[in-house]
Amino acid sequence: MNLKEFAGLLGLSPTTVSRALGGYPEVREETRRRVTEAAKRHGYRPNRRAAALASGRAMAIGHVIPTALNQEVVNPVFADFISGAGEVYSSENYDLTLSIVTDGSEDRVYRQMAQTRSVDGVIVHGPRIGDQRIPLLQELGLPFVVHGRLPGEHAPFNFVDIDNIRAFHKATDLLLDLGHRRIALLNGNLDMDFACRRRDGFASAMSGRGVSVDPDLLFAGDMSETNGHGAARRMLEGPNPPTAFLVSSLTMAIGVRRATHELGLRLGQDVSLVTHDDVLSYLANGPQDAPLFTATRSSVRAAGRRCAEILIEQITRPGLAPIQDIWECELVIGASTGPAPNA
Amino acid sequence: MNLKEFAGLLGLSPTTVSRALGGYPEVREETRRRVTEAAKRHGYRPNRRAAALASGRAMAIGHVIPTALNQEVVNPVFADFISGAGEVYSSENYDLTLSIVTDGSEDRVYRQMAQTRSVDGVIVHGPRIGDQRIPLLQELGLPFVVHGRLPGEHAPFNFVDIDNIRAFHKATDLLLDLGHRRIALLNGNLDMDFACRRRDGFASAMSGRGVSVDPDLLFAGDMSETNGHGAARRMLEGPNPPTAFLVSSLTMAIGVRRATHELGLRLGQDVSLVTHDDVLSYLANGPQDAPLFTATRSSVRAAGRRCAEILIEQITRPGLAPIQDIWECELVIGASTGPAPNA
DNA sequence: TGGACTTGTCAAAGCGGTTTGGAAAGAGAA
DNA sequence: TTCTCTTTCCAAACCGCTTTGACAAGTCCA
Repeated sequence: MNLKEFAGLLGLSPTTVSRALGGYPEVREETRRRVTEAAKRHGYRPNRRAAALASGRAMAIGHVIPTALNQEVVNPVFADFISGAGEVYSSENYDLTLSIVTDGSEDRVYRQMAQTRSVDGVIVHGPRIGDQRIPLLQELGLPFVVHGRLPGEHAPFNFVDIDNIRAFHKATDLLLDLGHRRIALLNGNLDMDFACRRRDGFASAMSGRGVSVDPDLLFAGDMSETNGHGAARRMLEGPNPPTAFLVSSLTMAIGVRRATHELGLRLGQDVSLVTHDDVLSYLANGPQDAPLFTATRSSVRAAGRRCAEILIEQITRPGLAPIQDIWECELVIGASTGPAPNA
Repeated sequence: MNLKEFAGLLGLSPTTVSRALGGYPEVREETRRRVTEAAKRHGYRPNRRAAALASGRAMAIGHVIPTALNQEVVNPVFADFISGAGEVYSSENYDLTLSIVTDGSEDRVYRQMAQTRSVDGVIVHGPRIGDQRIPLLQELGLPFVVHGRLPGEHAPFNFVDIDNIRAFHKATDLLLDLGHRRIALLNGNLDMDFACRRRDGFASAMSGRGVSVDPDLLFAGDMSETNGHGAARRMLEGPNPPTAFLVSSLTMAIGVRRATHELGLRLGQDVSLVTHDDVLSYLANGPQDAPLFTATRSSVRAAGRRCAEILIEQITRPGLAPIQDIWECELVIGASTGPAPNA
């Protein structure tokens, strides 16, 4: 059923029907009621593509997920983020188009999106230091929201991020307060902005107490279980092992736990661990009331929701000043931290 | 730049340009070359929506992800699956539109997709026993491929699935061969087809050796770390603990591992464990050469790729017989299995 | 040389909406 | 009564592409 047929059914012109459905003021209230009701009864819905073509609004948001060519790690955080965003989209009647793109060819995708106006805006995932995508999107004039941000505080674009510096500063303080001095940092790749900030938060907390950072206790790389395990194992078996770990993801923390178990060490007693927890739906940090790991916590699903809201806001009201949300992480105390062994 | 302008630039009619770009045979090879080259140089790309509208093909595939209303667990498998499918889509020039839908309101989404023809086909994720989506899609005449399948072998629809029965039969046999008799099964929710099949494979292997299944050693539920831990812990502390676990996901297996460690048991010695491994990119089963867990293995990313291929095949060649792929799982021996303690 | 076939190109009619620029009808004012 | 506004609706022009049917030019064969 198309508009013309449906309008014929009602004895109205397509124009009037379109306006009634679109909420325009030029139709009588009674007419509108008649139209919307008939639409429901006959199951009429305007064709998305036709509407998009005619109006210029795509009613769609693009998510571009970069994936490394070599060993494609899809950021697991992504599933939760997108499900948060998806809630907003469906309630606002936007579609979500997803592109999986191998690193580097993102340009092409963005350009195409902008050119064919196939989306009204995009979400930028996993921003990297010196990320080319952001200037590109600005140049293209395509509204966007970044999940995360870039170094240098005040670039004028929308983003939602957590206060990584503060979170890791607080986490480090916690460990320092417990008497730990040899603290290892297992971080994400340092070409990611969040990893740099976490490192900075860690470093400033350490130097704030006059404790030096041992470069041997720093790891930066893919935040996989295997890497967490490998790094922890190496450090713990080294000549001067850490008494505590500060870890950037729960997955990695699980690897650390494996390493400590293999070496007969007990978490929270022999070795302490604080991790960041994205509150992924399928990888809970233990039961609600008794967190497994002490953790800095912020829901990535909530971030997804917020990003979506901001983007739609920016799309519907062009010219709005950039919205920059920086969220505080909660610090939850779990079973993985305790006083330093020889404190 | 639109088609008319671009065609004007070349001194050709829009028709010819469209045909040249579309690969139709009615244009001279030289003309086609001239057109494609100019398109590249000027960065001309046909507007997707306009093309879709005119041709009736949406050039888009829909993925509908159900998410439970209560505590929305987004299947973590999904990220990898979709990245596999995404590869195919981008190489075949299809878009991927994603809908996150709360359980139950899927009908509406599918109907809308069919009605507005906003996608050419859909992928069905996480089929449940008696899933209403499949008859609905058949009724709507929308091409679809199911990742997984339904009970009752030969329903005529496309699917890609692993041979769950065989995989878990083999895994059980392995444990039985090692002398285990008290084997626990930690499974997914039994309203999922794959969980039933795995249970059947397990049960038939057990009864094939005359070993009875203890209902106290059966768990079925969300395949989370927490559930794996809880179930294992409960069973291991019970009066008649299992000597081996057969587990439906790596995440859950990690929970089991935690439980065994807490109780001072060593995996592969005091307790054995075989898990299914979806080869998720961010949750590797240890290093390549030394798997952590003994596992039945099948890449969900590969499944995503294959589903996408099949769907596109069905879309471009309507009337094709249903394609039903059933994949054999590999059984990889890791460090988590060993002879039964008192064997 | 002329008719039948190809081949390469084009004009124009959609696809299913939105939106602009009226027009008819009714209300109020002069 | 006539004129000017509103209000409510409509006809028609797009949006940018695909595709059908027609046509000119070229090829082949009789």
